[in-house]
Parts: sequence; C-alpha cells; structure tokens
Amino acid sequence: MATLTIHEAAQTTGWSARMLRYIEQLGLVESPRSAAGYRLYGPAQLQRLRTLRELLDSHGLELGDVGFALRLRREPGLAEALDEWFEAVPTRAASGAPADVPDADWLAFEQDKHQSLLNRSTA
Amino acid sequence: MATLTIHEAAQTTGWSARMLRYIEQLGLVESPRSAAGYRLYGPAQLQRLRTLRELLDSHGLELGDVGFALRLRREPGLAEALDEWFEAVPTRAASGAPADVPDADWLAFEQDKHQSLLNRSTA
DNA sequence: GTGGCTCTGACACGCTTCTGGTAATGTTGA
DNA sequence: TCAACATTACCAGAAGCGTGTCAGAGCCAC
Repeated sequence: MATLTIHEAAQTTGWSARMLRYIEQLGLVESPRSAAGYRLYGPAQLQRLRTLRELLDSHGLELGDVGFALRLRREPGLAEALDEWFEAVPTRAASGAPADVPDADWLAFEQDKHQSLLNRSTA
Repeated sequence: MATLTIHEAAQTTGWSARMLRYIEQLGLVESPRSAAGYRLYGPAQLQRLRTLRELLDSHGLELGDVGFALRLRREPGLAEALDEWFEAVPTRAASGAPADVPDADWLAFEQDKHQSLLNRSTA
C-alpha cells in the first residue's frame, strides 16, 4: 500500500511526528489507521499537512485558530451566534453602512440607533 | 446623554474595568472618548458588553475566540484561505493512484515515497 | 526473535494569554 | 483645592498552547 508511517510523513512534510499526532487531536488532519492502529499517511494527508503549514505561515495563524475555524464549521449555532453579535456592531466593515457617511457620523448614527432601540424596549 | 465611566460600566455589566480595557484592545467593544481621553460607555456599549458575556457563556467561548472571529470578518482573504483549506478535505485516502488527488499531488507523493525509501535504506 | 518502529499517556519547559494590581500622571467636580 | 476618579505602561501569577521527550506496551520486517 502506498502509505507512509508517521515518521516518514513527518520528514516529508516538515512537521514532527509529535505535531502530527497533535494536529490529528485537533481534528485538522486525520489519517486512516492500519488494523493494528498505526497511522497511515497517503497523498491526500500529506498534501493537507503541507497546505496547512502554508496556511499558518502566510496568515500568521496558529493551530488553535484553525481548530476554532473548524469548530465554527461543525457548530452552525455557534457561527450564527457570532454573526448575530457582530451584526449589531458598529465595526468599520459592517455591511449596511451608508457609503457616503463619514466614520464619526456613522458611529454616532449607530449609537443613536442602538439607543433608540434600547429606549423602545426598556420602557 | 447618559454615559457611564469605566467603573460604572464595569459594575453594571459584570466585567472589571481592567477587562473593559482589554476587550477594547481586542477591538470587540470600543467606546467613544471624552475630550480628555476618558472612555464613555453609552447604552449601545453596555448592551454589547452584556451580550458579549452571554455569547461567551452560552457557547463556552473565550475573548480570544471572538477576537479571532473578528479578524475573520476584517480579513476576507483569511476567511477565504480557510474556506479553501477546509473544502479541500480528503475523502477516503484511497491507495494506489487515487482519482481524487490531482496529478501534481500524486507526483509529489511518489517523490515522498522514494525519499522515504531512501531514508530508510541509508539510516 | 530481535531491533526498530508504532501506539497512548504523561511530565516538562518556554511562551503567550488572561486577569489583576501598582505607579506615575492627568481630569473632574463639589 | 482636593479627593476621587481616569489614563497608559508596566509587573505578576494562573492557565493554556506548542513541542520534546520518556515509559510501557504492542507491532513489523529482516
């Protein structure tokens, strides 16, 4: 079978065997196992491990970050809750911001909007 | 306008003043400032701080997680890169010459295999 | 059948994150 | 004017992450 052992996979991907197990524990790259439980790294896994490294390097990410992104994908309710929270926020890139309104005015507008909503609901 | 000082805001939201500054540093809840630089918490900020706490509690999140989610929203390239990486999920690692692995990947794999064989025999 | 690999689990170390505290200095309001 | 609050910039300790390493047990190829 065309599969590599964990140390061989480590050597060709630049990770350590220890990290390969850690990455698997995070759920990021899981490899099939032999009957005896040995990890078997095929081309798909090797490719994934290499692109993972690239991903981290090119965006300054950490494994935990990618782990959290995975969690976002596996828990739709979580992603939705975050969306909801961020949508109520006057961050600069928020959608729905009138393009012709300067930042300071936009901030004030958001505040007023929230305030009026609050006033209405806390009567 | 009913604005609270940082300690008042802390008391009514359950955060500490220290954490309010930290939360602002993460970019999660920023408050306007007075002319002298004092943070001024209005209803919008208070509401956000309360819902932030709810968000953390109800999903077992930490501030850093929400900070990362914010980063995802501010760096579309990052979100896209993550999407790409997650979408390239390897279906079953077929042995032989897997049809779901592009030629370039397969070639790389062959090189890996040769290298590992080389390593094994020269070890 | 033996040396060398693999497995899991645990300990350890350095680094970062989170959270509180303190210090030096500026602001506010009675 | 003065007490009480604010600011930033540090130091500190607990907790967690990334990574190496070791131990005991199991598996594999020569």
